[in-house]
Amino acid sequence: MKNDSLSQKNTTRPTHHLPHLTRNQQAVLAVLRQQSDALSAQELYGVLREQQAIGLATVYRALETLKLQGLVQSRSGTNGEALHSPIEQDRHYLTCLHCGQSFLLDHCPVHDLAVQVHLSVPFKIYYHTLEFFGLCEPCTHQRS
Amino acid sequence: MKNDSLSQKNTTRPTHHLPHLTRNQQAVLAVLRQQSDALSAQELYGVLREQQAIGLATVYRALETLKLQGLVQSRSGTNGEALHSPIEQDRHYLTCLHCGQSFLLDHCPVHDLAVQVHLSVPFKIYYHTLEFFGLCEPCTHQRS
DNA sequence: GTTATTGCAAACAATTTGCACCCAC
DNA sequence: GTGGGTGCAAATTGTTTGCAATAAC
Repeated sequence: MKNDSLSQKNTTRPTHHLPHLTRNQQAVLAVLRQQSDALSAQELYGVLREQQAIGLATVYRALETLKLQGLVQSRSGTNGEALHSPIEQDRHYLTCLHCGQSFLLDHCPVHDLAVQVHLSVPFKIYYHTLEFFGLCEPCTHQRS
Repeated sequence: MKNDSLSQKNTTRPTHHLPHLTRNQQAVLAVLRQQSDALSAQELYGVLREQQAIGLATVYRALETLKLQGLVQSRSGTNGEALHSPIEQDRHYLTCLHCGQSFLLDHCPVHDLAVQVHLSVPFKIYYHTLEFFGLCEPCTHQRS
């Protein structure tokens, strides 16, 4: 989804980004923050509609907005769907290629290294994703 | 880019079973290896069918097998489709949240760090994914 | 009043699956 | 001959989009 709106100009100047989240967007963010684990959009939708009336499309659109604001990050689960979590959780996982189970890393290696990212281009980093793949203990043995 | 074959990679190759790849699986892997960039399954399919007769489903199935073997890794592109690349390419990207463009990192930070991943569980790591998200230079200015 | 957001449902697109055929061993 | 791999097409499913109603400012 490329953005070719170069000709479009905003009359209002957003010199400092104030998120300005709508109620629904805030609700989405709130649910993500109170969850201990990453949620798929559909799961999120399920939780939200217990609290209020909301449409699935709105959830997706809210997630898109939140990602653009750098407030939410996503990783893709083994089954193809995207899993979303608030970025302040610098969480990373080890995922087993065999059984698909994920194990939470108790420490983020990248966080340490003061982000010495050598860039060929200027870039403002909001957050990062990091995931390790391999085999968990049980699966190393009973390999099909 | 330089070849640092002296330093040991933190990524472990699968030591169990021989790959035993079928012709098609090998073809898929070969194409991925000769590509400079990650490919979606559909792109892969397009390239492959120029060389030989193959079905789309086979491409997907081959990718699944190769991932299970620890030979191929996938990241999800901004538009939702999965992008696949051979794991020996320790490539990582910066992706702009605004325009969706990806920039190749010229160096893997995780690769350096002797990867003392403190695990709460025993786990055999094959490879990792790492991706940074934020705003590219142009998009930092024309922020919506 | 003007503009952005929402909800619904239809539309999309990537991926998966059922099943018959075929190849490798 | 048996079992797995393959291809095709249909079926699934996560996600996006068009548009009218609605809420925000």
